[in-house]
Amino acid sequence: MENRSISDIIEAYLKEIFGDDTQIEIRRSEIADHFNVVPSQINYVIKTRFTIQNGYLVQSKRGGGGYIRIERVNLLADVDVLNSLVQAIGDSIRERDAFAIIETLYNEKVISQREGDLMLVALSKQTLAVDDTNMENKLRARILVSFLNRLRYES
Amino acid sequence: MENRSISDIIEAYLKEIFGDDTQIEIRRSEIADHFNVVPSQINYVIKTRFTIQNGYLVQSKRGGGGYIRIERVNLLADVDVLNSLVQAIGDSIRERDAFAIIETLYNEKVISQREGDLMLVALSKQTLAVDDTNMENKLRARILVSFLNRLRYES
DNA sequence: AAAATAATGGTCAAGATTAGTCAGATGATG
DNA sequence: CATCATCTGACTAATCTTGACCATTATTTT
Repeated sequence: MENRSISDIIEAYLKEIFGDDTQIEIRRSEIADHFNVVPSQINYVIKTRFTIQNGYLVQSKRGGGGYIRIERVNLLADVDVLNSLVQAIGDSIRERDAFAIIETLYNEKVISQREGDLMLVALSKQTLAVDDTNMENKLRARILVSFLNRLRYES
Repeated sequence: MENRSISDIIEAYLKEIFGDDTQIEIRRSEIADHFNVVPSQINYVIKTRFTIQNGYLVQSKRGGGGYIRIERVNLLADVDVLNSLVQAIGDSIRERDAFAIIETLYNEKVISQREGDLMLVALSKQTLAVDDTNMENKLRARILVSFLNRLRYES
């Protein structure tokens, strides 16, 4: 309890707002005013304490009527498989290897066939083909990793 | 999902007018008067919230007896609608417009929430962001069209 | 008819209102 | 005293609101 920074206090305050709800909506400037800090500090708190690793999703809108919405999500249990897959993918992957991973996910019943089909078309050479194969493989890796990360939780 | 801006409120109002009908007809100045805003704000609401990406077609007529007609359509059910959607996508699309399409597909029960979530991450700025925004938008268009075609030939 | 007038909706750009980013300053800790 | 976390503020980006000016269609007048 000692040495609580203002960020810690803001974090606790936001978590208190949740109550039994699964999501809250705040106005950045209001929170900043409330604690007498600059608005960007709220971004800092969110970025360091309301991450997906911590089980939170964040959405926001700028302009008139803007807001920041923080949602608490349920993390799935079997993250070990996903971790090793992400590891294996690295930052570049060929079509055939990506397809193999999708098939594995399907066999492991992590995804349905339809989900797998949709993922396949996004990862296919036909969809991603750019002039540069290296670029294509990197892109494929990013999309695939995004898929896997999305499978980590349910909202 | 509170209605924070007057545009949000007008959007909700218009959607309420629909009821079970598939189309509504409004008089721009009437709506503007009703909410005490300038008439062009109605255009703004329509342009940002009743697009083909959102599953709406809009027609209007100027002059005496003029009107604005908003029609709710199913994106995949009708070949013409799908064509205008693909045309609207073209070879480049921004994240927000792509997201609107996915949400519409979900609302129409063409895809499940999980399928939609997976498609969203593949189309997200975070996943596709390269140094070049132009390239990013083109890539997004290709992936999205691949998704649509996949869904189309399935049904 | 043709022309003028009235009654609509459309476009666009400027200004207002939010939130986001990033680099540097400051503080805390081993 | 080195390093990492925190804090700040200038600059950027997205979204909404408004109003001046434009375009189209219907109606009335000549």
